[in-house]
Amino acid sequence: MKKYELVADKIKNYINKEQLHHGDKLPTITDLMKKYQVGKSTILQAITLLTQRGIVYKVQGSGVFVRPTGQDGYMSLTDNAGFAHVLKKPTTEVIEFSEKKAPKPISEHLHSDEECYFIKRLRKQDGKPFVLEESYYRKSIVPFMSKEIAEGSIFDYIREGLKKEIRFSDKYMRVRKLTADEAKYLELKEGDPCLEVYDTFYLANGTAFDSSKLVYNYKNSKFYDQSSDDII
Amino acid sequence: MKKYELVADKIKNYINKEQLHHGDKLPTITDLMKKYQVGKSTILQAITLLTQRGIVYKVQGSGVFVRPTGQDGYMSLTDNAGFAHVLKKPTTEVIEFSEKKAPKPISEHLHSDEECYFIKRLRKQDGKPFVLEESYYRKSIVPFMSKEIAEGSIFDYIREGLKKEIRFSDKYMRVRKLTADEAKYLELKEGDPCLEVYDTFYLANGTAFDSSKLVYNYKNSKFYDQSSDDII
DNA sequence: TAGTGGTCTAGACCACGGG
DNA sequence: CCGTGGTCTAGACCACTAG
Repeated sequence: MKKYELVADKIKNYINKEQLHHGDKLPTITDLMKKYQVGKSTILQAITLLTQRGIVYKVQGSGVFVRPTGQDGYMSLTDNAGFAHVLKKPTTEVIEFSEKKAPKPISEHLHSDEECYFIKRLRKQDGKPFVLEESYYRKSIVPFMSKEIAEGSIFDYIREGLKKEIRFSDKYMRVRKLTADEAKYLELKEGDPCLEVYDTFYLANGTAFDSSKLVYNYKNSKFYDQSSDDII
Repeated sequence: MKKYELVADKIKNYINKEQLHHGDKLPTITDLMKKYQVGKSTILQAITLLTQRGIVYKVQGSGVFVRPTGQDGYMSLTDNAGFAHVLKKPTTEVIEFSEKKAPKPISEHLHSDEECYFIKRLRKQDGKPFVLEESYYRKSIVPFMSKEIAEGSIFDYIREGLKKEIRFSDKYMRVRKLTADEAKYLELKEGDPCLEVYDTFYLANGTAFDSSKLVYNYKNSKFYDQSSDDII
């Protein structure tokens, strides 16, 4: 673990321990340097991390302050971790597990038309379906996959099992009406609203390994994003 | 303008001029240092900016590469600039311009129940309505506002007219059905899908100055987000 | 005007990728 | 093994905030 990640964790713990809330001030950069015995840029990197995660904001000439905390039950749209860290363990029902080439819109997002694992899953929270997923994983990059893995967290498997680092993603979203087939899975009616997301994930070396179509149940899913214009 | 912003612009221009596309490699950090006559951390800051904007990605031990470019016609969900930079000039119809206190959900987002400018607007692109906005601006922070300003870009006015820097935002989103009244404005039918966004904006000093409810027309709006786990 | 964050540099050393 | 990006430091100076 990198030094600035450690320091970021420590600062986060400090915020929790001291019960700091919106607008409360952190110790100065100089104090933090002394406190954690690291250089200025290490502190700055740590604070940048916390800024990117929507936890603090910096005000030049004044200090570093705590941001309002996100509301419960909302999923992050931008985290590459997806909803994994926000929701209680979702359950997963694998509807189809097979191998095939990705069809047109997806293969373009993948920048490849090679053979893929195709996985169709319905994910539930407290027994309520919140998203229907159709995912394609490139076999040249994810060489092994099973129904059992698909019943858990595929991304955890890629990170911890395959030791690959997921680095960035492209998402294209729109709102539309559900088809009859989708509605059946999501326990809604044909024509009800949904959010459709085309989501492509890339490894640290820039190769796309997964592209998915996600259809969210409008009653069982809500989203948040905390953004910040900020650099070290 | 800061040095690293200038360098970021130059690198971006270089990418355009050399017509670099997905996967193409930029010069090495060392080369860029020589080329632009700046230190290493300035180059790193510039590249961090471009990374945050979804333009490039870094691969340790290998190089800096160009990311796939976003598709046309999609609005950024995370930019604090909103759709301003993505769409051709939207036209704006001011439906209501008044002064009042924000009602319950909004006043909590604003962290204040002071008197606000209330502005209800319908924004169109090519004559097609794509979003219905209800915005509250705190009068203590935005001391003057007019119907004429509301017909243009309010954020440009705050930035350039009032010289205030917009720094971060909180967004809470869900999909739902349109009410009859909303449908009338958006030229859709009651019960049609929509994206509802509660959006709160903060200045660089951390004070919330605007909180809005946005209702997007599902036929005339689509969104993208290019995220990246990255630090300098 | 003191204090705080922001920018920038030079340089040492580390960690990873790929031939 | 070499080249590349990544981390970290020490320190100089700038820019902004707030009393």
